[in-house]
Formats: sequence, C-alpha cells, structure tokens
Amino acid sequence: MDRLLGNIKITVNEKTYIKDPESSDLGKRIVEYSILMIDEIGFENFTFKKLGNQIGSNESSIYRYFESKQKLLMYLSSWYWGWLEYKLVFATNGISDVKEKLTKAIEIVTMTTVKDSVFSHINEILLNNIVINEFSKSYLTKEVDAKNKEGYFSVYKRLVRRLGEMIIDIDETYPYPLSMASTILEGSLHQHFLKEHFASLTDCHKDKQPTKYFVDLVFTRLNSNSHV
Amino acid sequence: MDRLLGNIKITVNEKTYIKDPESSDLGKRIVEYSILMIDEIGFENFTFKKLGNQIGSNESSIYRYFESKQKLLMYLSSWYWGWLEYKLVFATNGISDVKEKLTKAIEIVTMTTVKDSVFSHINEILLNNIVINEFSKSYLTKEVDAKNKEGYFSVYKRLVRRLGEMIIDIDETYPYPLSMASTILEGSLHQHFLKEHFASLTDCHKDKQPTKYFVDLVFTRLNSNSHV
DNA sequence: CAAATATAATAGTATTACTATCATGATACG
DNA sequence: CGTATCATGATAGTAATACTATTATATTTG
Repeated sequence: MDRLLGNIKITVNEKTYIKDPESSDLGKRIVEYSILMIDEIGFENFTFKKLGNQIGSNESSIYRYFESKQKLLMYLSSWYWGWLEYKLVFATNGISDVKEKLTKAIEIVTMTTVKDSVFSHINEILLNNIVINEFSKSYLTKEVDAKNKEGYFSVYKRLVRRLGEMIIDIDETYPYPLSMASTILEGSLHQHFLKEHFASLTDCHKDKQPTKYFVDLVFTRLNSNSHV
Repeated sequence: MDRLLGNIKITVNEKTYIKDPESSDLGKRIVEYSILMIDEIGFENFTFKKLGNQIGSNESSIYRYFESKQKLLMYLSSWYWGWLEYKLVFATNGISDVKEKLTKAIEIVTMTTVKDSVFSHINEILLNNIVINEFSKSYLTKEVDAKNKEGYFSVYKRLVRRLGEMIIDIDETYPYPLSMASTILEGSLHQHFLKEHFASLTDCHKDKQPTKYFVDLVFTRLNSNSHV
C-alpha cells in the first residue's frame, strides 16, 4: 500500500494533544522518539525529561504538545488503531464473499506488523509492540469511564464493531458477535505477548501464528449449526 | 465448600513477601485492607502511606511485609490464582467424563465470584475485581522475564496448563490447546471488564455471562471434525 | 521592524516510593 | 523476674516523578 497512502493522514481524537504533533517538526520528533523510547524502556520508565534529552529538546516544550504521558500513550494507540482500521477497510472493501472478507480482516488485525513506513516518523512495527505491551494500561484505570465518554477509545471501538458486523454477516444467529470480535482483537495482542514472554502458555510461534489460531476458531464456530 | 476449607492455606510464592502476612495480625490487616483500597481507588492511586493511615499503622511497618506495592499485587494475584486452582481441582476431581469436566472447569474460571468467605480477611469478590482490573499490570512490564524466571507466575501458568490438558483430553488432535486455555482465562477477565466499562463491545451482560460464550465457543471447536 | 509565536532554560511543588535510624512496647526464655 | 529479642511505630531523609510557572531567547509573520 506504499504508494497509495502518500497523502493520507490518520486522524486522532484532538483531546489527546494540546498542539497537533503533526503540525511541526518538533511534534513529529516527539512522536517518533517517544515510540522508540517507550518500546525500549517501557511506558513506566519513560518520562518527558528523558525524551527531551533524547531529542535535544526541553521537557517543558514537550508539555506544549501533550498534557501528560498518559495522553501521549492515548495518542499513539489511537493512531495505531486508526491506521489498522484504515488497512482493514482498504483491504476488505472490494471483497463480496463474506467469509473471505472476515478471513482477510482477521489476518489484518491479528498479524504482526512487518514493515509499512508510509509515515516516515512513525515506526509501525515498534508501535505494534507498544500496543501489545502498553495499550491495556490506557483503559485499566479508574478514569476509564470518563475517558471513554470523552471519546478516547472511539476508533478502537469502531474497529471492534466493524469486525462484529462481519461476523454477523456470516451468521446472523450467532449470539456473541461482539464478544468474538473483542476476543479476536484483545486475544491476539495477548497471544503475541505470550509468544514473547510465556511461550509455554501458547501454541503460537514462528510457523504457527495467532492468525491461524483465530481463523480456525472463529470459522469452526460460524460454520457450525449449533444454535445455543 | 465452606466447611471443607477450614484448615486450608493457599500458598503463595515466598518471594512476593518479606514476612508472611498470614503470620500476624498486622499482616492480615495489610492484606485485608489493601484489597479494599486497591478495589476502591485503583492500583495507581494506592500507596503504602494511605494504607497505613487506613489501618492505623505505619508505612514503615508495611514495608516490613512487602518490599513494594508491585510485590503486594503479585502476592494478591498469586493468592487469587492459587485459590481458583484449588476450586478448580476440587470441583473437577471426581468427574470422569472429559467434556463434563472441561465444562465445569470453564465455569469455575470464567464465572464471577459470588461469595466465598472462607478466609475471613480476604474478600474474594473484590479480589476478583482487582484481578480483572490490575493483574495485567503485573506482567506488562519490562521486568516480566526476570519475574517469570523467579517463579512469580507459576500458579497462573499451572492453571493455564491444567485447562490445556483438559482440552487435549477431549481432542488430542486440536493444535491450539494452550492458546485456547490462555484465551479462556485472559479473555474471560477481558469480557468481564468490557461488561462493566465497554458494554457496547461485548454481548455479555446479566443473563448472558462470559461462561456461556466460552463454553459454546470451545465445545463447538472441540466437537468439530475440522483438522486444520 | 515590531509583534506574535515557538521553543528553551530554569526553578519550584507536591507526591511517590522508598531507606535508614531510633524509640517503644510486647513477648519469650532462662 | 529481668533481660534480650522482636514487632511495630515515629520521624526524617532521598532521589525521582509528573508536573506548573516564569522568564528568556530565537524564529516567523504581517
């Protein structure tokens, strides 16, 4: 999809930032290096001060763009989900066969990012790692409901619902399309994490990726006639 | 199971604590009130100082029992998984029918805790909430591999493997028993979370609990003849 | 060229997650 | 019974965090 995306910009909820990081050079460097740093040292150890040092800028300047590191994480993950949604819609758009369509969709959302540097300052592979390791932390807080009301998770939610609709398109009698959709998304992140850190808790590894596991599980259920 | 557990003690990896909280009155109060507080204000906002105030004790005294709040969270979640494992083994032990056995197992691990105060100072219902909301934070860190090596997750891992074995017992040709087991455990926590905070991303609610969703999904797959 | 704007530098604050030290009160044991 | 040991408490201190506020300087724009 390299060529095609040349003039696309992924839109992110404006509340995640004070000043749009896409609007300046410093902003882009903040995003670029925050991805590198969070991937490297983890979200807990990541601070705006360290980031400032890394990019030869000042802590206080970073605060002009992002209110807090939580909001920056929101920005990054929203960007990721928006980007994934774009890839999903783009790849499944022309497909009329509903099963083929869902298969493609599952492939897109469960696959590890390989290389896709259309957005020069965003390393999608590392961003994928960050989502695997840190995304849960953006909603596992006491502020979820407030954040949710303000729309911080809307892209992610839309993605789950899109998947859910594709599931319904295959079997409108299946009683758990949304749970299945959310299981695919979240479960895939989890399987990727296990692959890296708890290999004894997953059957997924190099040749046997989460994608296959989920495609098998989902289609066995949707092709079955069991109406529970 | 009330009567039967009277003299049972759930064993937790000794590395999680400095001094066994079960060994003293203060220790038990620390555990009891940390559960109440973490549930109420969330792990991020929870501090040993606040806990000290709550129980009329001193911050420094709490540090005699737990090295850090991370370790306390480890202690609490290990206790929870140990307790769940006990319930699982206890409830499935006599069952010879493999399908009935797995059904029972899924029920145990995916169901919300109702009331089970055999351990007077531990509120299992709130602890269940804590596991839903905070457990991921104990492994989504840069220290996972080190912590894992030291055995902090052994009970949880054993639980996943037990489930995995029950799956194999039903269909030894199924290629993803461990992934299915880990999906049940983690996915169930996730569905419970969604129920509370993102109702639009799940089909689970009062009458339609995660248990049913997982039993249906798992057995449709294991009863099928599709060998992928 | 002046005004506005972006960034940098510096300082300061409350809180956190501890560590260290010393005091006190309870208990155990010889 | 007296003393040593141990558990707990009180206080102080530290480095780091997650910011806010203020002022200075450099850059852009009108």
